[in-house]
Amino acid sequence: MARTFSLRHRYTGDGIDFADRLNEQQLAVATEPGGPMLVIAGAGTGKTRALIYRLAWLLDHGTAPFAILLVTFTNRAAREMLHRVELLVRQDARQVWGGTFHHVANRVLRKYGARLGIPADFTILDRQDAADLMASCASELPIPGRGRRFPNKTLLLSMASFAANTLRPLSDVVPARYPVFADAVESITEILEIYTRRKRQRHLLDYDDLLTDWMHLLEQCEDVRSRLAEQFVHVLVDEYQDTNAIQGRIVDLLASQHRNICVVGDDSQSIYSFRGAHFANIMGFRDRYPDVRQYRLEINYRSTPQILALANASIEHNSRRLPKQLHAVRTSGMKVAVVPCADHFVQSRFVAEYILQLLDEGRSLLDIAVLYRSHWHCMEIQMELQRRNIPFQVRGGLRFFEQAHMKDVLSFLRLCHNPRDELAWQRALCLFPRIGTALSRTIWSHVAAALDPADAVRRLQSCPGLPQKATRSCAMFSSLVEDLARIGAPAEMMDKVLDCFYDDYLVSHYENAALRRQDLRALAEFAGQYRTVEAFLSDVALTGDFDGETCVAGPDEQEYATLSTIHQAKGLEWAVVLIPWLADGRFPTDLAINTPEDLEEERRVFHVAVTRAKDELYLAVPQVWSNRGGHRLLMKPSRFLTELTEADMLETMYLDDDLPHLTAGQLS
DNA sequence: AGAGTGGGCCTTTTT
DNA sequence: GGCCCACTCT
Repeated sequence: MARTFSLRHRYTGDGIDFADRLNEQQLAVATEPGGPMLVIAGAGTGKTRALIYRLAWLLDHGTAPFAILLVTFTNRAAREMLHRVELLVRQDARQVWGGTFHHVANRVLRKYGARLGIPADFTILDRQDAADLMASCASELPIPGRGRRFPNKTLLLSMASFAANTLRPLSDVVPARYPVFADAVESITEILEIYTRRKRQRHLLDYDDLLTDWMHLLEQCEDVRSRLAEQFVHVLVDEYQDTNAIQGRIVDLLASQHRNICVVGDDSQSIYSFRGAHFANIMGFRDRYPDVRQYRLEINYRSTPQILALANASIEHNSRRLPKQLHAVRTSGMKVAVVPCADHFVQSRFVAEYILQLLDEGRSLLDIAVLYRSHWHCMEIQMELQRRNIPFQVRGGLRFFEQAHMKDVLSFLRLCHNPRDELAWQRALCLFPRIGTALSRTIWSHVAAALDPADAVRRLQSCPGLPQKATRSCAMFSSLVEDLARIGAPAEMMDKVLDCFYDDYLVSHYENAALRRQDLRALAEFAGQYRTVEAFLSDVALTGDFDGETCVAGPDEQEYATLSTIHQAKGLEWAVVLIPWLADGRFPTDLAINTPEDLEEERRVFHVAVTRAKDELYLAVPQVWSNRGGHRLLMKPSRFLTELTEADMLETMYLDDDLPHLTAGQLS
């Protein structure tokens, strides 16, 4: 049981009446002067509010903004929180260090990385780039034993990433997590060594390097550590349950001087173990900080009692968790509905038609979300919504900056900023006619030693062995790169690439050239905020998507329903939530039911999904699945539903004749 | 030889 | 829709 809460710090200064705007526990969190703090905050209990008021309180009580570090799960969360803080304290909060671990790492390493031999002009690899580089490293090794199973590039990257994030050696991670490849661990290690070397040579850092190098910097450079630990008088970490070993270590090092560390999280919402996250950090916090003050936020302001009853009852089935109950403030609501659907086509039609019905009842599309376990679960639903002209926005899946046309154009900026960036050179070169992978590799080998773009172009022009057919392309490429290097401002460079040839390339290579051009012009517009290519590229690599005030990728409509993976819906809420695919094998996915740990995480994902809903919750259960070959397979309802024994917790909603069965003939 | 294209296969979650 | 491989065309 948590300690009793006194109002020792009740603050009623002329600015903000903290006691009036927060409940007892939130107030205690906001006004604790310092020291280690652990805040266990269930879904919808106003933890963001507590954090915002804590920030406001700190600033109000004389803490300098640059002495505060606020680590959040997304950059957008940090931006929004600091914006709300500014409205409260009416002072500039922009100097607060806020953002994701990776974002702050980028900032720190640009400044101090040289101490570890990291060049200040490094380029950040996103997942695809890292995978491509990994593939090229793997191809340098002879193919190990014919017919033997060997991990592909994505899997290799996952292994490396998991090892890095959990601070465990590969020789330990592979047998434990990928037993199929246990006997290949030597080849795997060798490939990863090549990969690491290649990144160093090319001035490239992947996501894991940002964290690893940051930690090494703090561990190995005493002066840098004491400087940063001195600077950050207060360290606040949101979503602490989703931090991993390396992030936990970084936080501890940063807080080592002042020990004013406030971590906020909910073990029941820990859903990133595949990224090495483990709520061991939360569980072990008390051991690392014996003098910790612990707080518990359990009063839920978001959802109806019916929704919370379901959320509580479901998570009870997990054995490893901190005991906690969500208590409803709201007093009434509708029952949670289970909707059996003949198959997933009917399920899609139910979702679409029900959204129309909600609109008739006066709901706004902005109040409605469809949340699912895996991206591909929303394919049919998207088609169905499109057919009925229901505007929607999809979160997740292929992200804005990850689309091919984005990466094509960005590769030109990348090779100008960092001429050692092999991936960028190859991607850019291959866009020109008569230049493919083989020729681009030849060219790269002549350009690799260049120190700057102009030097690279000189080398390219004197490159021996260029086929006659490719000379025109090479000349075009050279003059474009020369021009770009001269321009230097990211937005104008993008325009130049588009004008010079990429607009034409789009038309001849894509059906939807106009749409893609629109995207690119929007990206150029966005680039206008940045003075340097470096700052622009870093943000692109670390953001993955436009969001918030820069939402240009979304639909033109003012109102739209939201389709999102549950992971991407974390921290958000909607009045009405529909969750499709509640069938065993889909949710929980059959990839995550082999160990009790996996299944418990899967149940936490369900918990997150359910607790996004404020008023109404619908769980669709397809009973038959028609696979590609037209075979119809029976599906069992999700165990997350059948395990709920309380009889009247759920209400079955039967679809009537407005949704006639589709016959197999109509499926194709 | 190497560039470009078409078909078959699979689909967890992400900074 | 993405990825990989094999095939064809130059």
